[in-house]
Amino acid sequence: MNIGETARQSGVPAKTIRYYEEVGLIPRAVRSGANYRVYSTNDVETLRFIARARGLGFSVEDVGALLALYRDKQRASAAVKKLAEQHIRAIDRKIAELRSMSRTLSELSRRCHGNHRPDCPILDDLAGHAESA
Amino acid sequence: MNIGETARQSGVPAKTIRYYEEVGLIPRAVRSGANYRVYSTNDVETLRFIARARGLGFSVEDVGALLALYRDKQRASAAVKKLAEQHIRAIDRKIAELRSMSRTLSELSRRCHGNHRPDCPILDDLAGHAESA
DNA sequence: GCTTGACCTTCCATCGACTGGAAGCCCTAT
DNA sequence: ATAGGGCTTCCAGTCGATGGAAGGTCAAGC
Repeated sequence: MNIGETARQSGVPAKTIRYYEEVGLIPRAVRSGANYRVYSTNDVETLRFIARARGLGFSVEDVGALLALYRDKQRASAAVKKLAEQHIRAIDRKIAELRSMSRTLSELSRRCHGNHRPDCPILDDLAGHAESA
Repeated sequence: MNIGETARQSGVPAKTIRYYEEVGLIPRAVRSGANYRVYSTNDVETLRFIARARGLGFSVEDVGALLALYRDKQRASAAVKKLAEQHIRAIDRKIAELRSMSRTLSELSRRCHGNHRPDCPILDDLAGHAESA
């Protein structure tokens, strides 16, 4: 199967498949006589695995590690769990950061009349004039 | 004042100040005889404004718009409020996305023994074998 | 057998927001 | 005179793709 069909079946764009090959996440595909990349249904499975892991926010590097663990039938599940937990912590830190931003902005926005007049607590705050409500 | 002192007073790295100039967020600085960038305390204020806005997650482009609004004493606060609210919505969407990831991963991690054995619901899920607990 | 169009190839550029580093000029103090 | 620190520009790299150009391949239809 060519790259287009592989893209359709896996949901990973052809361009992205080539990119994954380039950065070494997947091995260099076997080539046809016309130098076309040739894939198996197993490769489609791998790409779906990758797509799911990326969808959970794992970096391409981490996905590489997860794939290696997936293929290693002797692996200890502890290694996978550790990777997952590290990732959860990173996500939760990011959430906390975003929530803090959202809270601050919501409060400023609430205090901003949003009319035709120039008074604006949002800009005042950014300018360092942190007047309380 | 040279760029180093400006960086210290504003908290924005010299490298980043040059970058902001390059991308047009701040105007090209006046140069000394030795071609050194020269800044005023007003420029420091502007950089602090930028740093606060970036800290609230606004893109450099949005910060440019906020700066323009800040300088326009005739502005309507509605314009600022609109920008802020759009940004809040974007942040909240991102939070929802991250929370979904975190929830999924936490559940998978919870079901993973994390021992020396190879059984791992995390990998099973990524592989598409979504066995329920 | 030739054209058309879809598909494939490689290579290079771009996004956002910096950051690191190299090569070289400037300024002050000793 | 030289040592150091600070400044300049320019180029490369980060991350994960994505867009596009130039050109090779293949199957169908005429």
